Amino acid sequence: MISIEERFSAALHKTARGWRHAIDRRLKDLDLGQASWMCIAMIAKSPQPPSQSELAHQLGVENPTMVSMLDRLVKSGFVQRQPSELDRRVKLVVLTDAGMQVYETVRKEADSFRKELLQGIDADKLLAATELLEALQAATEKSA
Amino acid sequence: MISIEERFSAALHKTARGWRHAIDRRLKDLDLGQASWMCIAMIAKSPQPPSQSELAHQLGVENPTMVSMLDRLVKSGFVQRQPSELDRRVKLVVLTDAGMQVYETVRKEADSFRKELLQGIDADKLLAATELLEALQAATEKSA
DNA sequence: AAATAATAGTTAGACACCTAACCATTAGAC
DNA sequence: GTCTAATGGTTAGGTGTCTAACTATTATTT
Repeated sequence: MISIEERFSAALHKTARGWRHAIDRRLKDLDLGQASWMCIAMIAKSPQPPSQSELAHQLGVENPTMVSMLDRLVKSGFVQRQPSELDRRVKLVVLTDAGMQVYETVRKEADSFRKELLQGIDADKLLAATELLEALQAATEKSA
Repeated sequence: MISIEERFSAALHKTARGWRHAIDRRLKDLDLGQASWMCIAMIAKSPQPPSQSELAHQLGVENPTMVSMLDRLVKSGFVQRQPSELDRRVKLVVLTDAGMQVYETVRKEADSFRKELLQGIDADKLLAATELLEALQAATEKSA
């Protein structure tokens, strides 16, 4: 007999994986993985051009991951590295015009997928589940 | 203003990621990633030695992923490939003694982590969230 | 002011995942 | 029975992630 804890754990991981794959399928025309467009979206939503470290922290990845990600995105022509004038260690990340166009496409697709998938869900249950997940998220991060 | 759908989506992905990382940290003494011990656990729980394709399907990964995973696990001495006598295409995957010992360690750690993280959670809410996630999981898989 | 700490970014090497293309074998169609 | 389909496994090449060790720059300590 499988416990409710095991069921929850399995459902959590499989849902996250399925969601990721579904969005990847929708965006495959762009030839960008989920991590790439998440990165582009995060830059687009920043009020100021973020540094590489800020970006890494917001996306929950380590610095070297951000370095190679940006290497790819620079090579693809979606972002640029700008040396900061205030601190010569820092490089600020900005979107190119092509990057901004990608963001518009991505935003529309991600919005519509989210709404489509969650449309039939009861609002109260969705809120309760969200709060539960947010509590668990905080707990996992605390034990870091 | 951020919508509840966006909040849910972000919480889902961050919780799954945090959970994965927390378990990785607990098991780092074993020098095995999450995918590796999941694989070992799946073999251990199989009534019959599974083929590589069966294993890949159960873990939700593609065949080539399973090939390289098994290459590593064979090299580490935790599993063996056994040619099937019924179908010469098939290779059955079996645990070595070392692999079974690893499974015991992993099972204990994963169980205790799950219980620890979920202990304070209201049982009804956990069940409701699980059912919601399972419904979403089915929906994402259907749109494959 | 000089020695030391901390921070931003990078490089190197490994793990985990994917798709596309391929080989060997079995199963099905005719 | 042979030709073709489908299946199990592999190889090749690319994305995304990590840790550990490094360089350059800035901040702190004394």
